[in-house]
Amino acid sequence: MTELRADARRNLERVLDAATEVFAASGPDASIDEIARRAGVGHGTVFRRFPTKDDLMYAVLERHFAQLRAFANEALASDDPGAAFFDFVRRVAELNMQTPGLHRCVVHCGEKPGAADLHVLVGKIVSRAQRAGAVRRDVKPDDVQLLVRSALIGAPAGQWRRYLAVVLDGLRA
Amino acid sequence: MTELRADARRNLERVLDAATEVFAASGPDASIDEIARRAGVGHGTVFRRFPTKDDLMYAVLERHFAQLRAFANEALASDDPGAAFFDFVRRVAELNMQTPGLHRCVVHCGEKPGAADLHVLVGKIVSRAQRAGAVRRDVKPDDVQLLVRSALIGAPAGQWRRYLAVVLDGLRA
DNA sequence: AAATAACCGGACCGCTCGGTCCGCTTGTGT
DNA sequence: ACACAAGCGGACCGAGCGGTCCGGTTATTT
Repeated sequence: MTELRADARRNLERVLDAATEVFAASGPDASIDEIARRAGVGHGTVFRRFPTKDDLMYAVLERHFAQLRAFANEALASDDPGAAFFDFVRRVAELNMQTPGLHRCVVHCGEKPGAADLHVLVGKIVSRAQRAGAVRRDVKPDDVQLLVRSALIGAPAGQWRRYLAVVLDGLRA
Repeated sequence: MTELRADARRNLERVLDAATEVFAASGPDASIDEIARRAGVGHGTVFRRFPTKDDLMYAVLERHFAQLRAFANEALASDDPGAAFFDFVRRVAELNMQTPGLHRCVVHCGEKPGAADLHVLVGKIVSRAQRAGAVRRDVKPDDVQLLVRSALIGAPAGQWRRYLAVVLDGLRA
């Protein structure tokens, strides 16, 4: 049994979708009213399901992390650790550049949600690539994430691929 | 003649100093009230000299840019373009890491103040280093600024030097 | 010392935001 | 069809913000 009435469930999904769009576009400063409007509900409805703005943001990020976990697992399935690493980073970058605001959301709430296992996966990808001699040894998985993220945040409109290339070159062994 | 009463001039400087501290600590979201409190004046006094929060921020950034210009001129005086470039970047990084919030202030107001001439200076430093074969040719001066800035913003507490090293390696020819 | 203009600070305004609450609506089980 | 709970949305609240304004204060000039 669903514990949730049919219309409620529908509204909840609309809210989550709207929140994803709005947070992705405007970052953590997006207002609940904007999200509610976009979802076609009153903002009271939003607060009933997510007592706090941060709760809503966590829910959105949880979806995002799920996507990233999928990428990570595919990378681990490859048998060329070096190429897998660089491809993984590029795919993550691509995804993130379609949702620039989520970066700042992740920063806003200090990785609170289930980022731990994602962290583990990235750790494996990085150390595999390091053992294969494709990546310099003095960086940790967090470093990779932060460096890449930073380059993407800082890059102007169409230039992020070039910036990423510079950082990736810096990461090579 | 000073155009400004003695006490007014004193207060103006206190405000500018306080604003520099507060913006450097909290970025563009710092409140005028906080600055006024720290300067020991009413916030009306702040608004009289700087009709807008942005005006105050420009004034603070103008000082900051002056400092950067000084660094740039020293770099241009050196006769080892490559070393001058990397030293310049490191000094800028050092200064910026002491005032993390100013980064975001620069982003907030799109380089409005007299950043143009600073831009020219950095351009010279970069192209000199490129001609000397120390820096890859496919980056422009803006790229250097943004890449470095990004790495610094993204770096966790004590790690920014390592991050900078990665980016600088990525910039080498 | 008196006159004047510059200057000060804080009360005040309007706005936006996150969050609460309650009277009305609507889906659901019988 | 009916009754009841689950759900809804918007009025409402308080806090914090940038910015305005004015009655009182203080530096300056003669």
